[in-house]
Amino acid sequence: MSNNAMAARLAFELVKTACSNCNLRELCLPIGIEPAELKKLDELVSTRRRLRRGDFLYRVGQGFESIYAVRSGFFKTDVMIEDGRDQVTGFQMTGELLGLDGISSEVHTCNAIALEDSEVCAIPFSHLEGLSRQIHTLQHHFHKVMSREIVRDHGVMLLLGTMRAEERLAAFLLNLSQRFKARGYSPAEFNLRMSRDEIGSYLGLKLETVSRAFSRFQEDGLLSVHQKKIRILNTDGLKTLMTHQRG
Amino acid sequence: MSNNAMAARLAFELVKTACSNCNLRELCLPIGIEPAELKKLDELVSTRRRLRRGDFLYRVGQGFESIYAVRSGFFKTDVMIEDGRDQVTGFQMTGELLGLDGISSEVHTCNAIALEDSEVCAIPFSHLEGLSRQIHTLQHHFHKVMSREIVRDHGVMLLLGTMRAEERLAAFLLNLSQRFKARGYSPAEFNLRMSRDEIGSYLGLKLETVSRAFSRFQEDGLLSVHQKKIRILNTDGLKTLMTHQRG
DNA sequence: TCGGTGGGTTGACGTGGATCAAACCCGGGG
DNA sequence: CCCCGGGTTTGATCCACGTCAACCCACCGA
Repeated sequence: MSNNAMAARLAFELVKTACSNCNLRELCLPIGIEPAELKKLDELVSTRRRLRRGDFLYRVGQGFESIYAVRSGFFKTDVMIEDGRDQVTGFQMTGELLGLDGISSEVHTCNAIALEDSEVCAIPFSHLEGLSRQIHTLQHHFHKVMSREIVRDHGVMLLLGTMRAEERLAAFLLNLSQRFKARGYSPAEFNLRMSRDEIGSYLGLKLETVSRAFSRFQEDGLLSVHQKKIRILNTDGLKTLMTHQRG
Repeated sequence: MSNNAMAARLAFELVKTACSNCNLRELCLPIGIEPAELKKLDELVSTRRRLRRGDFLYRVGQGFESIYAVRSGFFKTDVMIEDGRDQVTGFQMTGELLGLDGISSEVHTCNAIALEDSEVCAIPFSHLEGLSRQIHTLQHHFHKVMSREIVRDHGVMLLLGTMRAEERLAAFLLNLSQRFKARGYSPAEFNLRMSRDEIGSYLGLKLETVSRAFSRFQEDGLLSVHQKKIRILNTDGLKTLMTHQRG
């Protein structure tokens, strides 16, 4: 490699860490921000952090000072109560935010765990608050992100409270599919990063039930399933199954 | 009533509408705000609104422009999907905020319905954003409130995903009890404002199951139940039932 | 090559809560 | 006073999912 090429490469590496050059702009916080403002934002995202599969990004009880934007990889969050019961509360992929739960009490109330090797941007929360006092659009966008999390949770509550097993799994797969699509990946074919057990925990089902539902979908020609590799063969079938099932 | 008394009464009625004189200060937004700032806040809460039992505070699809603080009364929020299934996502009492779901898409994503005659303060959201750019503590407090809502929802997800019927009801009653206590009411004796059906919807159970659980608790000496009047006889019993039930 | 290991599938069976149905309770109106 | 209606209770039955257990398969390290 020539000196020039090395220098260029180095410059790229440096620049690449900045929000202004991040290809997640549309998904993450800086949406709709003016170039001048974007520059300020770059200072906000001070730290990057790499995680290996299985690493904790943060744990229950750990002091809260940053939220995190997933730059690459895949996470799950879970909560637990004393007696050992726990529940996966969400799966986060590229461009999604982690850690909003910690704001309320200055302490994280759930665990965030990398399901594959991942990278996140740490956003010191006090900085974010400071900057969002200056930049209206940032402030408003952040509020929208928090609100969207609430709406998402309501959706999960609806799922857990009213849907039967196959409807839950269908809803889950359609949601994943859509999120992959929004990121430029195939909505029809993807790898699950999580185990049957983790899916079950998220959906309020036992892993055997999840497994059976997968088998059923495959029998019915809705999916092809090979371990974690999923291919959706009949999206509409999944949709009707999700909604029209019961009266 | 003398003229003086009437004038005093009138003045009181006027003054009473302001945040600075609201006895919900501790529960609602203005916590920890300086007197000077509290004055600005008073301008924020422009409108009061009275609702009769059964009235909608807002509906799904309605444009969002304000959040609401419950001044008195009792509300429920619910979401629904096309096929008619719906779910109660929460019950809100004095000092709690309603409408945070609407921020994300500028449109309300759930219905808010008064379960008894109620009164709310409407807080225009753009004003709130404006003011929270000036008052750090307000900004931070608002973020905490949103975050707390997320944490609460995670708790409900845990309940819906992992608990059995009686555990759910115990958790629900203990939560209500605590919230009444925080408002200076008896934690041991209170009236349910909602029907068995609404409790069931919130807890992901059928009303018959809720009713049976109430009967069971009464047989076991944990509660006395007379229609909507609940008296908790054994708080610890409820707590152990909630957690220790299963391995 | 082999055994070990951990996740996944499948089957047989049990059960908690849904469903269906009847009776009850209480408040309100004629 | 009775009747009516909505919310609630209670009982009988059903079924979706959990539980328990065996087995399979992919992967891995020896």
